[in-house]
Amino acid sequence: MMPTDSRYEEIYVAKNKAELLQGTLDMLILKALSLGELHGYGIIQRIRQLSDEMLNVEQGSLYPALYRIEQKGWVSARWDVHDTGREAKFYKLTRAGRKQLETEEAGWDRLVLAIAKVRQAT
Amino acid sequence: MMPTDSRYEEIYVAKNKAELLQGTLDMLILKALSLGELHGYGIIQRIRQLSDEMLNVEQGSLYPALYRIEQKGWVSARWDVHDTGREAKFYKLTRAGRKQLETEEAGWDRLVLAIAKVRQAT
DNA sequence: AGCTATGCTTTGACAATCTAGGTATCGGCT
DNA sequence: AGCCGATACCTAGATTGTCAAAGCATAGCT
Repeated sequence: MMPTDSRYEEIYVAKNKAELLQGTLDMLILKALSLGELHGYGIIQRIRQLSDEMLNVEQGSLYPALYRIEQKGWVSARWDVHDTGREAKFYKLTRAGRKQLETEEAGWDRLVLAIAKVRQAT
Repeated sequence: MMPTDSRYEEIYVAKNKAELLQGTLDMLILKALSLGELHGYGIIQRIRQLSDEMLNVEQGSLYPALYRIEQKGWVSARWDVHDTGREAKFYKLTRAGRKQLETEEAGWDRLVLAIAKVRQAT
């Protein structure tokens, strides 16, 4: 009994998505960039594709996050034109960014483990 | 080379902890209560203990969260005196709370899976 | 000409957590 | 008796990150 009103459809779809938790976005962005230089819009697509459509990063989340991340020196940015002839801002992981990715992945693993411990309690 | 100044000790300890991500606290509280009725302070201890000291819920996080959760009907509360003769507010999972716990666990699993997919990309 | 997808940006709202304070009782130690 | 740490609850304010919702611009397709 899926509702047909388009507004409800969106809600329905949204419920299929895993909501992002605060703190996970940076890791995802860094991970996406670890696979190669990319522009903002492409990062969104890459994350969505890699996660089998389970994760959808909003533009309003991504761009501020990219700005934060750049300020911290984890990525460097440059404007360039790509194949299609369109201009875009390309981001690249710095060495510090690669290190940060490791740190965040370790933190994530620790959290997942800790929560698993709590959950397996009977 | 662990610093000895007590303020720094705390910081040191804090860095060993997995930081809580927004959205996980409710699940942890509900899970803790699924093991049996408990009061606020006890919930903190139970979560810390079950997670092998990896998770430390702050009081300033817990009590507002408990209030939220109670408002949503996921727990019921009553004041009582426990063994030690001290008064405390005991929380109990409601049926809706048990359902909510399942929902949140499923959501958590979905998120962990989705992030794992992104992370395993080469 | 209009629509969709691409691409970047900004604003404001919102929600959750943490820091830091407050109150009070209890037991153990000196 | 006095002190202190642990227990137990509560609240205010700051911070942070995400999202919703706009706006702007271009390319390609119909």
